[in-house]
Amino acid sequence: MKITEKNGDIFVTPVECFDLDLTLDCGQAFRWKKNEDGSYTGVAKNHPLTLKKEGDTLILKNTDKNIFDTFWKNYFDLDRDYKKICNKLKEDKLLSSTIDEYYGIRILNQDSWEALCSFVISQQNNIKRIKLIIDRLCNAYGEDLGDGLYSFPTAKRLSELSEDDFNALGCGYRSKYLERLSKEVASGEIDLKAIKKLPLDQARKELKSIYGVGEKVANCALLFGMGYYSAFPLDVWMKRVMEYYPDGLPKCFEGYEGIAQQYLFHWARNNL
DNA sequence: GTCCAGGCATGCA
DNA sequence: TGCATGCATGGA
Repeated sequence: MKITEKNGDIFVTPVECFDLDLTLDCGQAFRWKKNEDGSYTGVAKNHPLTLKKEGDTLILKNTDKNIFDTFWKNYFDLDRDYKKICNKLKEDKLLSSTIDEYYGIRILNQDSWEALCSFVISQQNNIKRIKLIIDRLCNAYGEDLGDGLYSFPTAKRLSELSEDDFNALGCGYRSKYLERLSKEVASGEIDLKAIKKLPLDQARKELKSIYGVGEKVANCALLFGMGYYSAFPLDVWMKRVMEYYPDGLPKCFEGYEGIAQQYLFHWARNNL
């Protein structure tokens, strides 16, 4: 993987198995917006970015080499060999055809607080409306990064809100969950960094003890915000997919159940 | 108007 | 342990 800088843009090549549409708009992250030229603009942590792909070259605009090295490279999981993982997953028949059709889904290493908070909002909600609510939340309480971009608000900032404030954003019955979650993370009562160091089962147990966090939301936070690639979130779509696996998950998913899940989730939404 | 969405807490058996 | 029910709201 070669990294060069030209006119302030970062060029990374070759980048295999990375389809921007499939990865940035597949329901794991809610803050990437597609531009007219096919590029995407979004924010993670306090870093704005516009991202484009030409062939197997990834082009990052509005950032710098240092932020790429210390942040985006990990965020996009660029050091992981997805090609190899996909080849393994393709030992499963359904995934074989699915990966052929939708090749290029990666797991983004999102911030644990943002992921947990986002997936509390996601429950019993559709992706379009999840994006709408998170957009309002960031615009109202995030840090202004210029160009109409805002960071995801910190737990500390959201801990100042009341249930009514969350209601005003359209969070509905999840408002009470968000109020408590924000206050408990801000106070340190919930320590996401500590949870992230635990083995999967223990980390999941800790997350499920949080008010408003059940099995599904916990698994999403683990997979998308804490680097647990074996977490396997079961939402309404995935429960339909599970009819194809009456004997449980195949052996070839082992270690990367979460990546398999993302392909199956995408397949389900397009085919079931 | 009805139905549904990346579910959860609660009460009850 | 498992199952039924209520829950907010915008889009189809």
